Amino acid sequence: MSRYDARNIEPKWQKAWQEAGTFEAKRDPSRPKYYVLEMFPYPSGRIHIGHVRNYTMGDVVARYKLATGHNVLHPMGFDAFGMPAENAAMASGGHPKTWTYDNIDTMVEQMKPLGFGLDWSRMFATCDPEYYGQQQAMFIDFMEKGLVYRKSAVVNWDPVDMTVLANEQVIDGKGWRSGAEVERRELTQWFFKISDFSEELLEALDGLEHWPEKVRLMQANWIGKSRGLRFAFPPVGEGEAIEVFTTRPDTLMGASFVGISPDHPIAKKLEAENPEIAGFVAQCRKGGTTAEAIETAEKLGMDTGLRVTHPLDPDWELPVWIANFILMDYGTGAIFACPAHDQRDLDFARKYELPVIDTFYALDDPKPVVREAFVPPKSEKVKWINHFAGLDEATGEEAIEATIRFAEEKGWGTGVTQYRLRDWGLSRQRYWGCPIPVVHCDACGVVPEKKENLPVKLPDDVSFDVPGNPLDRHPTWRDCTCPKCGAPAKRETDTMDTFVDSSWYYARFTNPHADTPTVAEDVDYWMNVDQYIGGIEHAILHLLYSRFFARAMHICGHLPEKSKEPFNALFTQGMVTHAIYMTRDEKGRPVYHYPEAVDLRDGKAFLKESGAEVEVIPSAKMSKSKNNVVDPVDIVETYGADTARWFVMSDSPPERDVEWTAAGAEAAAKHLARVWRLADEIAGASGPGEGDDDLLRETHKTIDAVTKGIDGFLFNTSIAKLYAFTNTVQKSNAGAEAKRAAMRVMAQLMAPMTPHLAEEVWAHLGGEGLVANAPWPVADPALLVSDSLTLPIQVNGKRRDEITVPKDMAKDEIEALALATDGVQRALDGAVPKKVIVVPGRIVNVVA
RNA sequence: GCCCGCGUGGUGGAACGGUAGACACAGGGGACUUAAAAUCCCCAGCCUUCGGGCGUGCGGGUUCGAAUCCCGCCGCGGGUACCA
Repeated sequence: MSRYDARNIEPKWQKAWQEAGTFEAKRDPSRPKYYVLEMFPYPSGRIHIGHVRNYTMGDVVARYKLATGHNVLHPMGFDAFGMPAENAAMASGGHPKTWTYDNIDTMVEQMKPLGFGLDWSRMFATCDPEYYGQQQAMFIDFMEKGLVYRKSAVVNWDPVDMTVLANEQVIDGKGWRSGAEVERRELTQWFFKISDFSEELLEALDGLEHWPEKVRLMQANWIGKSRGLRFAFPPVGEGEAIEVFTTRPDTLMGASFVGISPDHPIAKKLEAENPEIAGFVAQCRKGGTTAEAIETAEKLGMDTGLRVTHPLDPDWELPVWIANFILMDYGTGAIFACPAHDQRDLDFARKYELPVIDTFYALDDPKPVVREAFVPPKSEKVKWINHFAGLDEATGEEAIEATIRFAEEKGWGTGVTQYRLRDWGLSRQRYWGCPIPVVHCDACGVVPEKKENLPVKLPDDVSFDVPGNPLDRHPTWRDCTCPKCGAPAKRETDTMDTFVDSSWYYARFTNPHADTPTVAEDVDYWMNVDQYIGGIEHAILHLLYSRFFARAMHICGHLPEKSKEPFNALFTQGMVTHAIYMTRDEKGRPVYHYPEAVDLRDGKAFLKESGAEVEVIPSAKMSKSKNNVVDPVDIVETYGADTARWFVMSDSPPERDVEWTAAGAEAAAKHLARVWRLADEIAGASGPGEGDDDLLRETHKTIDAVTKGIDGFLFNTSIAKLYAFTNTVQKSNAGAEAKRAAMRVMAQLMAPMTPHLAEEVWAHLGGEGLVANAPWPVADPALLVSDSLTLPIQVNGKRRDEITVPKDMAKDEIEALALATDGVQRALDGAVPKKVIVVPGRIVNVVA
């Protein structure tokens, strides 16, 4: 008997696939194409077990589709621009470029032994000038189509380092390096007009049938369509009217004050005139730019002294407050507050002793608001108090529409549809990104670079010893001539958000080295991505930006109409987690231990070195600082790629997090060894046996279940079925030929998950050619049904007995049999059943 | 704060609204072995007076029947527009 030696066998089959060109994708209109794509990795330096899981899922799909006769495109690349490379350069003095390309080399080297069926000839990194040059060309196309503009927007400003910070570099409102209190500062920045597509991006979500409902919901909420009223509060005396947008115009009679953003033009004007207001506004600008920081900050306000009048009552004066929770980006940057029906407004009103005016009560409980705002669902009927449009009992929805109609008829307001989605700010004041290909000319203004001058390449001679953007302080890089008038001019030094890079890479894979962004024949053939796989953390930004980008590319002729939604199906997978092993030092500080340093016995953990007991924190996100990272390279060296692949596909459902355990990996390795032993034994067997038909039946049931599992992204259930099938084959007394046939099917069904072992078993049992190319087995429906079935019998929903009956027995016969069972008789205890429910093929429930 | 998920034995998990716990890990027992490893076989949610009772984070509800649907909580995770 031969032992299965993954270390020798795996490279052998990898070479065989390479020589046969099994995974090289070539256009072939005679075959249906299938494009499977996993979100490409950031080149952090080493692959992570989470990558292994992600790419194994894609590979299972790719190999399965290949076996079902598809022409499969399954590419890989790197999302290679971004901050970590600059941080590494700052920390250790290297260059982002060498750091990034070295990391890519390492990661490719680590990925290849895993045996993914990838077309490596299509690999690229987004920091390749060949790629970002095409991105620059598209940026210029977008400019021509009016999809790009500049405007002022706020950034996190570190007043000590004099630099812009990313949100993650702001910790508790302070700069991560300087520790200085961060402030929000305005800067002129580049924007994509994604807001022009708000309605379209929202509506098209309905067509994304093969996307998870939760992702579509998140995107819909993010786009945030709302109907409301836009109107102005006229000023008292001199001054300007204040235009507001509200989604609850029906509560206008409950208005207590008008609030404006600290960035509102009126606030800015007052800031310039009034030192007290200037101080307050400065206070409001403290802290980072995130919605979280703004919304969880203490609510602050200041009375400006300005007064406006209520649009329905010229004698009713309302104060104008500046409030830190009002965003200039949404609506008009000004609101009216109705404390009785909005908790935030109520908290603010109580704090600053502003009036609280009820506008409606609950039908059954007409009590005034005290400490909790009354905010019923808009679909619920309420009792209105003195409503100006004459409402008595009506829902919020009805009242809102009635109010809008009323305002429009009287001419003091307009019903408008508002979206929360903001334009995409793509400017980054950083080096390691795609340069924005424009030139600033004193005479001509902002001018796009000529396409023949692309790519605008990043200079290599830069330093990271001081904070700020190295492009800004480069001695010569900025110098250029104006593409329009030829006069000396300066290059733009902002680079693009890395989300731009990842918004079109899927299209570039269809012809990665073309000298245009895409080539029509290739995108026509390969697009769309049939199955996209990646983390749920990308549910909103990356996926929404990609959807926008595909539309913009279509407008510029780089993608066909059908690719406006580029991802036909989306699957979001969970993370791989690992226990943290922790002890404490003499000062009580945590000390983290590597899994290799820990022994597990009797459900407890001990340090190998000292025998000291270790605290186990289960299911933690893998993190280098916690020493709970398992390296796929070690796993592959110890057990082989198939074991790693089998493990990450087993046990946990793919969309959920999976905990990596050494015991689980060991178990996977044992199972694969067992499959090999079984195959080896069967290969040498001969002669007839008993139960060939039963084995065939089980084989087809397994084909059916495994196929359904793969189709439905329930790989863990496919694997459970394959475990069960191994048990079945092992226990079967069927003849040698029947067992060999069963085992060849086993090889085929396992091939997507454990391709190397599958090839070896296939070859050993006389399979023809590569199992990778063998047509996927098809279950015979006739072999899936049994002649008889077992029905559980419930009494009042509790299982009391069961009966085994022919599969087509009549309902009344089943009912009679069920009532006669001991279990039912005992449970009924002489009572007469009121009703008997027979669900054919499922269950019988006796209601007593 | 807001939006979206998730929560089932000691553990990972399975279960078209229809027998809760498939399949595995850890555990217990046995076979083989001088012994061990490896392998193979068997047992196994909890409680029980052996009739049964209780069980899918907690509390309600809908239903003949709820892990699954609805409402309200609790806990954990993801996102929150400059992490990718």
